[in-house]
Amino acid sequence: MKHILIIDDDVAIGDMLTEALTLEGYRVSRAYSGTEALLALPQARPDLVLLDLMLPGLAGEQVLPQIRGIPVIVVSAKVDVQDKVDLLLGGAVDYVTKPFEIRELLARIAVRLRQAPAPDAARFTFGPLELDADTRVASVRGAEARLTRTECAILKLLMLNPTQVITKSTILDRISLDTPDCTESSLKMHVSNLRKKLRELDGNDYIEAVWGIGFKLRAPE
Amino acid sequence: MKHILIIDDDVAIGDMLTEALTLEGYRVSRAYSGTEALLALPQARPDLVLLDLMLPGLAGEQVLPQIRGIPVIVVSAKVDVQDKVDLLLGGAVDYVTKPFEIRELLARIAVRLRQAPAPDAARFTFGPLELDADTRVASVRGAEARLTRTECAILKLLMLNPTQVITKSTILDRISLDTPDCTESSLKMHVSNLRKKLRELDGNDYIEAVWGIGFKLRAPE
DNA sequence: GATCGCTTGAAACACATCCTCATCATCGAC
DNA sequence: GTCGATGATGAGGATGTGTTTCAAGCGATC
Repeated sequence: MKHILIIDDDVAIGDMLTEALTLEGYRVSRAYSGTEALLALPQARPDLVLLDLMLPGLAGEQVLPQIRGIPVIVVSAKVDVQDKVDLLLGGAVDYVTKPFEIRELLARIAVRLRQAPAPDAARFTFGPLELDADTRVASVRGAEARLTRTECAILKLLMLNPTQVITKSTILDRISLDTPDCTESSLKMHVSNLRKKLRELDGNDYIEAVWGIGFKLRAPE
Repeated sequence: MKHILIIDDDVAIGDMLTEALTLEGYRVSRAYSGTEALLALPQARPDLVLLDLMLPGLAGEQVLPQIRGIPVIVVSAKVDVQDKVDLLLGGAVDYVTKPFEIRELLARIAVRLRQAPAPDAARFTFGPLELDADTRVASVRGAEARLTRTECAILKLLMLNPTQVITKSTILDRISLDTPDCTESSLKMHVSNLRKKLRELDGNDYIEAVWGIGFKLRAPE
């Protein structure tokens, strides 16, 4: 289930958003000031943030640059073009002006959530499969598996490019920061172990081998 | 240099956009109708598409679902919320209403381009037939077939020169990097297997034998 | 220092791919 | 139409790749 954090001090708008988002099947958290938002972010780990600009404590413009790896949609009454441009170029993925049509906002949220996650994000999803790269826990519908550092790096790389085939040399290059001496034969081991752990979650084999090239994520039927 | 395709029949707006985008350092292509856009897309392979809705020939709503793997920003005078929602959920990454502020549009383009990872450049199309040389998957209207390395190399060579006849010796030369021991007799094998796989997609035989010379792609009726 | 977990390496096995050979079908020339 | 040559298809075997299991090295923790 996708998790959305609403950062807005306007209780009426926040309540309305919460109700609409919950109906859509999202999990919702709230923060009512900029400072509270910064405190809540590491705990909540949302998949997307709705950020108001005029906040008590710390303005939204100050909060935005501190959010890394999570897409932020700015929801504000400011209509000035320069504000929009600054915020979009400053890291926001979208900008919606109040008053807004809730259906349009929901559509824009859906667009952002279906797009590829940022490389420095800590949480990834691929169908029912979820990965927390910080705690190195992979899970499917509640069933969890602890991954080793290398396994987590491989799975993260695959989940960052869910449609592409990742060559073995690419994997070796990209995970060499963690374990420099990893060779192709040991890579087989890690993939094998990773597969085994994922298979124990729900019986599906999420990793597909592309013969002579590398590996690729595969969605279960 | 990033490449942007403008699909709009309004010459004034298109010219204005072209000028602004060129100043920003983008390379710009134009298409003035939906049908022209579909023809231009496989050739131009842009990084991003600006799509108007009211187009002669084929409406933008019909063009959008045929664009795969390239982010599309819809630029339209339609302000109805249902239109926006349909298009956003139908694959567009953003929706900007005319008249628009050029600076905001530029910012939104920059956001989409910074999010877009490397568009896989290894895709080829020939009529309804598509080939992804990275994943080695050939597909026709959703039906997919996995190809071997040599089969993929042969099909790629044919699709790179869709109008020409490719001699067998040419094929042997060009795929010798992948499979050095391929002889003329084994080439028959691969073409045969390739034909069989493609035939299972939609029943058509895309590969035509030119007697005494070589092979050539053939479009189904 | 012993234990545990992670990583690495080699070997066995299974399997996809590719080539060779044989057979049948098709085309062109006479 | 017949014949020779070329193209197409199928089966079998050799090669390489992928997967798994087992064992050993290494570092961290207790």
